[in-house]
Amino acid sequence: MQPAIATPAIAKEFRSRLLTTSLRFKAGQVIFDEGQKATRWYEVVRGTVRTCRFHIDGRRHLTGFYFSGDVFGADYGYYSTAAEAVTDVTVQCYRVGDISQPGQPKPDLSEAVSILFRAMSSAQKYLFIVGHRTALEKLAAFLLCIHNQNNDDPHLLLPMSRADIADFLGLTIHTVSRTFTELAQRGLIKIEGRHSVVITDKTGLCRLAGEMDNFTNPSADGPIHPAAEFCFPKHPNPET
Amino acid sequence: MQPAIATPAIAKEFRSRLLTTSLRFKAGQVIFDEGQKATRWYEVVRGTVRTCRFHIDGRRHLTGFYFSGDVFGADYGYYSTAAEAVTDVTVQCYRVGDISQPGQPKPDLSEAVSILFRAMSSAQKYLFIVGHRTALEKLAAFLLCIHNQNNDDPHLLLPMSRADIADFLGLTIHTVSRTFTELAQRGLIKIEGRHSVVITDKTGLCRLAGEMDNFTNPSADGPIHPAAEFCFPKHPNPET
DNA sequence: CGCGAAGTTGACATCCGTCAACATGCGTGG
DNA sequence: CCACGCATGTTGACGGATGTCAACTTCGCG
Repeated sequence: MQPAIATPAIAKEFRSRLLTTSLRFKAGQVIFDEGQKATRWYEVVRGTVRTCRFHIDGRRHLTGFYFSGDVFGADYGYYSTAAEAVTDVTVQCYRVGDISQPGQPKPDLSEAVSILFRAMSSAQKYLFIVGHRTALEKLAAFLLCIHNQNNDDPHLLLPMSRADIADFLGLTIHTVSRTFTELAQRGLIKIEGRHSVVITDKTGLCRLAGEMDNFTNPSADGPIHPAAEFCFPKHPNPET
Repeated sequence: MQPAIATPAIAKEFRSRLLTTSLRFKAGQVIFDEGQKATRWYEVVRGTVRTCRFHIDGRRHLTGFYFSGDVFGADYGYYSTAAEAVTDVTVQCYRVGDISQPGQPKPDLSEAVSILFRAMSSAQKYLFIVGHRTALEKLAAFLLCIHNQNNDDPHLLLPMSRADIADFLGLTIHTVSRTFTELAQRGLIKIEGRHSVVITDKTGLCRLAGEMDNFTNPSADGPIHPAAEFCFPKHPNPET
């Protein structure tokens, strides 16, 4: 798992330069719908938000959870997912028009770029979680992700339902439930109610999730271009 | 599946305002490593790139494929994945410093924002694919994604290996292989070699993938805030 | 022609989805 | 405060899908 994404200083500094609106939604309310024109993006101030799509057969598929400080709705053109409030939430709403309309006076876009970088990191993180093979691995990675977002507090609050977790991890609520109890039986977590879990063996969870524990590669600190630079193709490859 | 992400006009227009370097890598070469400082981001000019992470047990996990026009490496802080050339590739390399160093003269960041939006859309798309439950659904969604990126040409070039596809979808090469033949037996695709597939029944593939065929929601064209706006919490919820 | 890498296919075991039953928690109303 | 009902969550049995292991085939390259 990559380190928790702290709000970059630059974003705080320039926050006032983008026009924002503060909004509140009650638990379960829709913030925007799939297919709507993506005219705004959002930052969670308080509470939890989920993004989801629906298959034609009615099955739901969640593509992300967003907590305080996270960004969602940064889509190009049309929203590819809907966004719903998991709990009562307060969000800050940024207008896309502020950056894409050539005529308008432009605010400092450093903040926008910074926000989008954070959103990218979040999406990458989720891709890694969902890509795991077994239910144990997926749930372990999921819990570690929440853990990191909560400043490594072993007491986790899981505001979402089992169904939400299942639809996010590509499992059923039954498997999610069974896997929770198995993690508890293995002594990795302690379940303290529907929305509360304590991590009792973080190393064990990391091993299950297959993650290097807080590993970064400080030696390779970004040389100009690690490998060869201008190398000409020797044998043809199938490519576009 | 969301519509293919066309390169926005604004990006083309302002392309020259960001400093870029054009680089080439041979098939298999590493472009950047997981854990390196994320000092650059990249756009594929020609060829195919994959991003990947490794579990502690050595298993590989791909988080994305990037084709001509796609953006990768837009990470905050450190690269959360490595990037490797699937085929011989030409990439354009953007320096992060160009937008985050306050002292420097700032280029027009509209392009950067536009690029990041596209990268976000791509990540969302991949999340949707990997989140499917069965191997058939995953592979169907994957093929449709490639299909859309190729301007809906039914002839698909799959430059990556079966192992790449497996590590991306969270399956094994055996299951991927079996699923390919099953899709062919069902008459949905025609396999024309290791790196070439023809889609013979797009509707059937869409049904498998659970996607609304090119569905957008033009009626709901983004009202200010679909649901209630300022609503105060009635009952306490577990949240951060 | 021969070798190794990549891909395919089959047999079998395991994991997870399905179905069903039950337990728990929560809100409402008595 | 308790009774009730519904939504949510848990657990078990079973079958099907997928990982594992193994054998074979195909392809590309020397």
